[in-house]
Amino acid sequence: MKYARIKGTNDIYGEEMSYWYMIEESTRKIAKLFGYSEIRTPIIEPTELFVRSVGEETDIVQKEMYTFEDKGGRSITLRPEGTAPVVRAFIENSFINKGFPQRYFYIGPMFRYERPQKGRQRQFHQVGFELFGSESSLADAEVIYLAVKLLKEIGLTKFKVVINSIGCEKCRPQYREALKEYYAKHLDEVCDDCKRRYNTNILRLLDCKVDVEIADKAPRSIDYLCDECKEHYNNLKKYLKMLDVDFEEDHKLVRGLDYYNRTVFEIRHDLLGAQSAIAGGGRYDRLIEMMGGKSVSALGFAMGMERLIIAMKAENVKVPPALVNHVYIAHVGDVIEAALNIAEDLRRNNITVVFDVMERGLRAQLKHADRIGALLAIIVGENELSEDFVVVKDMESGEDSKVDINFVVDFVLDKLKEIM
RNA sequence: GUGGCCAUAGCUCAGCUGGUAGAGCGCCUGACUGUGGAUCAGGUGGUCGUGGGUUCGAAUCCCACUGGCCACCCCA
Repeated sequence: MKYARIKGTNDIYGEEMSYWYMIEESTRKIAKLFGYSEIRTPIIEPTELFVRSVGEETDIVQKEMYTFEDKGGRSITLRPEGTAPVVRAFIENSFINKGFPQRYFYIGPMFRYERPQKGRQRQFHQVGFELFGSESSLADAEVIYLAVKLLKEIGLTKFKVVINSIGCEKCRPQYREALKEYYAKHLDEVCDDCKRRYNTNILRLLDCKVDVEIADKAPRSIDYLCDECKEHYNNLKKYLKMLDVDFEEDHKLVRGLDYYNRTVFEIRHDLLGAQSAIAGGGRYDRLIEMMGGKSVSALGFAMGMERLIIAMKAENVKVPPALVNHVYIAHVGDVIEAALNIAEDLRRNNITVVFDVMERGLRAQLKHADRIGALLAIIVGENELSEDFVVVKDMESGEDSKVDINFVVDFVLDKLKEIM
C-alpha cells in the first residue's frame, strides 16, 4: 500500500453516508425549529485561543492538540473543540451588538491527537449548539431539551441525561477546599492517577473509575452551592420536568474543560462501550469575558457524530438511503440525442437519472443499472425510436412497458409513485 | 503516553509441529452479437503490513517499527 490514511482518520462513503445525512439533516431541522442559525468557523485557529479557553492544564491542551507553525512563524492549531472558535467569532465580529439572546449551531470536524479506540478518532465530527446572553435556567433547560429532541429525531431511545451543578467562582472555592480536605485523608488509598490529579485538577478525582467508593462518599458540589447557584439549579430541574425531560443527577459529574460553571450535563448511551458519552456540555458564563469580550452568560453542548452513528447501529435505527437512482437510461445505436433529451426532461422533474457513458452493449448497461440499484431502466433503441416509443423496465419485477416518447415523464412519475 | 489482542488476494478467512501460498465471495469474459439478478465454464488477482534476525530453507519462530481493534488516561 503506497499511501494510507493518517492514523485515527476515516474515509466516509457509500452506505455509511446515509447515517451522516440523517444526523446532518436532523440537526438542521431541529436547529430551525428552535431558531438556531448555523455558524462556520475556520478549522485552524491561533493556538493561544484553545490554551486560554480550554485550559492550560487540561489534557486537550497538554497533549492532544495538532499544533504547527505556519510559514510566517505563527503557532496554529487544528481545532480540538467547537466552543472556543464560536466564542472567538462572537467577540471578533461584535455579535454583542445584535442583542440577546443569540443562538448558533455548527457541524464539522475536530482534531485531537489521541490513541484511537471505539468511538474515538483523531479526526472526529461534532454538531454543537451555543446560546449566548441568558443567565436564566430557561436557557439551560432549552439546550438540554433540544439535545434530547435531536437524539430522538435521529432515532435514538436508549440514552440518559445526566446533570449536575459545579457552582460559580463564588462558591466553587469552598467546595474545592472541602474536596481537598476529604481527599487529604484518603490520599494514601487512592490510585496514582488520583494522586496526580489531587494537585492538578481536584474535581476530576470524582470520576475516577478505580476509587469509586471513595468518590461516592466525597463531598457533593450541590451541597456547597451559593444561594444563586442553588436557585439556578433547582429552576433547571423544575423546567426539565415541565418539558418532560427525564434526567438523573450525578454529583460526580464534572467536566474536563476548564471553562464550565454551574450547569454541566452529559448524555450517555448504554450500548456504546467505554466511550459512552454521546453529548456533553454546560454553562460557561465567564468564558467570553476571559477571552477579551464583555461579560456575557452563555452555554452550549456538542455531540460526537461518530458516537451517534455507533449508537444508531446498536439500536438498529433504519436510515433512508443517501442516494436513490430512480432511472437508468440505456441507449443502443444512433439514438444519443433522443436519449439525452429524455434524460433532461426527467431531471427537470427532479428525477435522478443515470445516463450510460460507457457506450457498452445493452446487457452490460442493464447489469450496471442493476448494480446501482436503479428502480427503472429506460431503453432507447433504434427500432423503438423509429416508431416513437421507448421501453421502460421495472427493475424489480423485470416487466417491460412500451411508452410513447411524448409521455415518458408522466409514465415514469406515475411508476415511481407506485413503487417507492 | 501505557497495556492486551491482531495484520495472508478488493472482501471474509484457511495455511497442522518451518519445506517456498489456497478457498469462498467479488471482479472481467463467454454460453446469451438489443434485456440485469440465477446457473455453468474460463480468467483476473497476493513484494504473506515494513525492516531485521535465527535457519540449508520463514506466511509460520524471535526482535523492532508501522497500522488496526479494544481498554487505560481523557473526552464528543
